[in-house]
Amino acid sequence: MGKKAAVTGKRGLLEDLVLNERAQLVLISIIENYIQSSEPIGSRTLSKSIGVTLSPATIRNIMSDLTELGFLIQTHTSAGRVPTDKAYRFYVNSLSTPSSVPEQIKQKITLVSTEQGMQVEGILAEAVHLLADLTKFACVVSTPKASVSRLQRIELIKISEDRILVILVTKAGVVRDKIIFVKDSHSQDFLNSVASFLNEKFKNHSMQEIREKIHQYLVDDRNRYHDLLAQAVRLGKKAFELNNPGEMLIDGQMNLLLDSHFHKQSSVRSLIEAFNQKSEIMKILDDSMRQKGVHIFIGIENDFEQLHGCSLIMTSYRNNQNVLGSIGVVGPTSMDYKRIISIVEYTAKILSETITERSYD
Amino acid sequence: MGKKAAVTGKRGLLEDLVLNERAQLVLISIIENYIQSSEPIGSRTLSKSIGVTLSPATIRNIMSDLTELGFLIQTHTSAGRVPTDKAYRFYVNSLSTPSSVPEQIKQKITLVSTEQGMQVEGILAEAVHLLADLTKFACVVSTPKASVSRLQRIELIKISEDRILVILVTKAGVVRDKIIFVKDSHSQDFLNSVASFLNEKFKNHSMQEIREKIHQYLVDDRNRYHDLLAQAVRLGKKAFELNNPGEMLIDGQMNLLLDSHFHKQSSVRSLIEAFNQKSEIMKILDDSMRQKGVHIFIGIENDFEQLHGCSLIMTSYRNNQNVLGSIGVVGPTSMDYKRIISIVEYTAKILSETITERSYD
DNA sequence: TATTAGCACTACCACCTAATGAGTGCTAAA
DNA sequence: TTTAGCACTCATTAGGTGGTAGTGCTAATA
Repeated sequence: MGKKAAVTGKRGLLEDLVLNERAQLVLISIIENYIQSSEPIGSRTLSKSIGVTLSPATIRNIMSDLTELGFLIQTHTSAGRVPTDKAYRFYVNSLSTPSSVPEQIKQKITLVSTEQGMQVEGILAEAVHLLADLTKFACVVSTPKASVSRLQRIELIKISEDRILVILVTKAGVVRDKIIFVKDSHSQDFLNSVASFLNEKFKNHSMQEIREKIHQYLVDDRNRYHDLLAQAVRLGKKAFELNNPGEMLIDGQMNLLLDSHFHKQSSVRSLIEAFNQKSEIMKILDDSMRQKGVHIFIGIENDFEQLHGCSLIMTSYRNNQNVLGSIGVVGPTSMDYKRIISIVEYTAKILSETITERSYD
Repeated sequence: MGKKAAVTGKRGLLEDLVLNERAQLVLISIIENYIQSSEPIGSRTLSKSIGVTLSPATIRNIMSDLTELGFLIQTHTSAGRVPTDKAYRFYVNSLSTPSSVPEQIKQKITLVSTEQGMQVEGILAEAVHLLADLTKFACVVSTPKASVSRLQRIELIKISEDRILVILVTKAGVVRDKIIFVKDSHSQDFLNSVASFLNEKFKNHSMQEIREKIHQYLVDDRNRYHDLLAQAVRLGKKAFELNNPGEMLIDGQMNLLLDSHFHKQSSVRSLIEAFNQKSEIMKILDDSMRQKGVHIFIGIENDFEQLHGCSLIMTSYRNNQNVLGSIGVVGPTSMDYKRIISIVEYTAKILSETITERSYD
């Protein structure tokens, strides 16, 4: 053991137990100080601000060990210490009880649901704007995935000889419209029959399922159906074809650029690139849809290189039945995790409630 | 005359004629140099780069007069001159023949229209993204105004006992959907009758007109109609009620923050505020819909204080029949007006063509 | 009379230097 | 095991320097 005696606990096997209580206290104290001040923390400063009485020298010893273990770094020899990604990960893991959202902020968040006529997209836009305003970071939200949405109603409307307007209403209350082009003209009556066939057959099924079933129809019984049915299936195929790749709303990107942590030219540039390349961020949002609870990516923990200087706090939102999409913030690794996590969580909760009210289940 | 003899022409009455030919040449030369280099222009530098042979001393005299007339300023005593808003206004006015867009850029812009299934909103998003990419500034586009859009088709779909989905298809090919809440339940058959009544009555009319007519019905003949008609008018009123305040897409905001002209903390902050407060930008877009051609606001010429450090280049886009909305860029006052104006103009032209193709006239 | 050369002056900039101070690591004493 | 003391490091700041790009003014010139 030797050197690390100062910080190593007896049962030093699990990652988080490598540090004894005092070392943990010091580390957490450094992190919280740094989150507040954004300036390297020195032993003297810390010995004053920390609760327990510990001389600067002792703290220096502990700090030295923490540095060796990779929790802290020094920007240069005579500077104070700055937490590493590893430190933030430790810190976040140690936050067992989620802190509650201040009443004042809760009130602001509740506002989302006021206007009655607002559509799901509008609600999402409001939520993400609110989040950006409260956190002062960049915030993203993904619109409900077409593939998991379940069908409430489909409608086919002839709008010209070769164009049919398809309206899909999902259980979540999302309305999607698209125009499909056809070679032969169909009467509106015919389209109505097709629509009611599709409605009857596929109501409550997810788009994914529907696509698969239609595919089956086409493969299994290529020539068996009479005309109407064959046409219905053919139109259905076009109507349910996935063509919107899933969208995403971003707000408050510019907040990041005011943040001192991103003032270096290089990191600004990579941030801009990151937000121009939405697909990568979309992936991260998708991933955090699949699991419950809040997802936290610290520094290089996310797979998107341009965002390695950031931390992401993501969580999903849902209605009664399904997880629909996810929402979260992108900020500096030194963000106030306690506060941000609770705000994201609460916002997602209110968002879910608001959307559930508008759902058809 | 005295002092200004060096620059004043004989017929010095009209604003632009205050400057004699040589002074104009010097001024324009300074402006174009500054647009390129973003650095204050000195007399020596200019005497080299300018076409005519003029000694630095002579140029100094002219510059001195131009400064006195408010076309130039000095950041400090021993620095070169920088053009003022007034100078840019003069410069822009002097650009009589719009410069043509390089073939290479034309090709990029033509790409907008490729994908067939794309909706109007998607086309707008692509156009504004493209514009941001080409200009490296922030770009905005307003979505087609509901009030000027003319009706192609309305559809009413019952989706639950108290909710009706309204689909409006406009001549411009824009599909708007909204949900209205009703007290009494209606059958789908009934809704179909109402819809076909509304279609027959109001096809080809602008939303604005339709709202007015419905209002008339309600006022004039409050009790004269039989049940269906009365209901139709009541539902129609709700359906055509203006509730989306007109949207706007922004792209490339972050480009501005890379621009050296906005590197001062203060101006970054005011830019961020500007883009958070979309309504003000919307006003400017609306204004430039009402007039033909390209609109240029230099520096404080726009009414929105947070954008007084910027210049705006705006123009409208349209389909066969109507002006639909406007598109433009927001950049530093020292932007390359020639280039940007032509790009905005050309993009709007292509955008108009693309949207016209999808219209129903 | 309009232009230009010459000159003194100004202010930024890049560079250096020295002083300051916050921080460290190490060692020896408590 | 903790702490006091000390030598050391290095970023930051302030002051000073020379160089440079610009100016305005004046007097000479075409």
